Amino acid sequence: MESLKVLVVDDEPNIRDLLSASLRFAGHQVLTSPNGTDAIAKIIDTQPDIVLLDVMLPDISGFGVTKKIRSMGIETPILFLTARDETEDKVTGLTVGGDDYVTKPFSLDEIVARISAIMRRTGKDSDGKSVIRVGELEMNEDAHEVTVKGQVVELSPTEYQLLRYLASNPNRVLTKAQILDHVWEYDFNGEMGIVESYVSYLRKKLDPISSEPLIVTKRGVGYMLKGPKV
Amino acid sequence: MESLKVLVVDDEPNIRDLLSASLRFAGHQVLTSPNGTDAIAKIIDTQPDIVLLDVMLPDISGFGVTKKIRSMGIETPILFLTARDETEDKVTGLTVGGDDYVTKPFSLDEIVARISAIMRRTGKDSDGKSVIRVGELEMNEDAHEVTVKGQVVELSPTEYQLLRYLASNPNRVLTKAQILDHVWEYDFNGEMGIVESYVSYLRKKLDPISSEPLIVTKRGVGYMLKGPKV
DNA sequence: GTCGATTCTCAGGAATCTTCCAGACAGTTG
DNA sequence: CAACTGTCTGGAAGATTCCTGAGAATCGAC
Repeated sequence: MESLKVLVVDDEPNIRDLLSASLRFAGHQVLTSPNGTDAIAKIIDTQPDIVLLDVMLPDISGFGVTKKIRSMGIETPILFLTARDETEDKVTGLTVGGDDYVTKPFSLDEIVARISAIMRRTGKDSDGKSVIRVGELEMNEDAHEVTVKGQVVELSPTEYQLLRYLASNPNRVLTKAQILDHVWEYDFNGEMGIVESYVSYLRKKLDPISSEPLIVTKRGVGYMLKGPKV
Repeated sequence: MESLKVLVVDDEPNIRDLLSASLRFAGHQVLTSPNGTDAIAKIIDTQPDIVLLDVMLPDISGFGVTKKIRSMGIETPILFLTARDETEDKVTGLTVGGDDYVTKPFSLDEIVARISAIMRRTGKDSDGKSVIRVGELEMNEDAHEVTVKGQVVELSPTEYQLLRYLASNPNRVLTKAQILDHVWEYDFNGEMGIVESYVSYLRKKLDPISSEPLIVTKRGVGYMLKGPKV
């Protein structure tokens, strides 16, 4: 994906920093805004490619911001950030067009994936690949479908995210800390043993089909998805 | 790797000196700071390429320092130094972006390797090579994979680190004391006999494959990895 | 509400790694 | 050659890391 101009709107500095660092690392240009009024001004001013918009803002709500800019004919896609208990009906009603939403707390990988999905849908992504392919493994991002040697594998949401992170970095060792930070929600404060559990789950589902073990353990370092030798 | 400006933040003078000496020897420019407040000032002031940041500081924690500078839009990558027991439940949110962490006590070679890895990932390294090649030996740093004549050799973490140190200094005799200082953790207080043991392990794994012995003993001096005649 | 899927924790056991040691071996010197 | 010094390597104890099954807690669909 080419570099995008992303506007992050959230009143909590921690969230802004988290998203900024993560998105900048993903190669995007990032602007931030702490409230609705400022956000509207920045959207008009800088014309970002996408807006990450917290629904709960101190002044104007995220929905208010949306209405305002839409009424001005600005069609910039929006990814809403909502608390888990905020009524989902309200959100779904407003996510028209290319918009989407994620609930807090989210995982960083999830955000990046959603942005890619929106860009793909709105057609603004040039090399928009919706399929990750690593050897016998294939992940269709649009359909959320995973196949090994053409055979469909059913995965739970967490299993899917873990596999996507591994598949996005084939032939590269990822430490359990890295995996935890990318795949799990940012406020997860459990042990790294959970990564071992999920790797175990994935292996149990993938290895019976694949010709050779896909996920290899690098003892003392981390895990790695083995791709074809280049 | 070109010369980097590195800021070392730790309240223990011993650690600061250890890291300073080691990084200076690796060709970097080093600045030090004993606490969080001073660190923030130095980061703003001198804009280092990377920060080695102890998590446990007398005034502001390493996380606090991170938040502060990130909220100012400073994206300098950070390598956190954490005690082994505060690591397990505190890693979440640590390795955002290009960041990484190592546990104390660490080995000096490990630090240097991690810095290279971060620079590679954040793309700020000009000649970013992730492969060390010496004659028939090849070490892929990303995959943590070692091959001799194209054949994969499985190594334990310590074996890998020892070989990397040797391979980073081909055709040059390294004393057992040097090896101990670079490869083993700084609080290791065992005998140098352990180096002999590990050299033996490496030879047992490498020599059956290589055309000629890779590691040669310079009696009374140390060991040397033999590379191709230039 | 009920039921099943999912997430997460925990703990035993297996596999691997680290460290130390001691005896074999090799090179050096007198 | 004999004695000495430094090096090699197998064995074994102990530590560490990883795997996996079992179960509790939670979530979501019906």
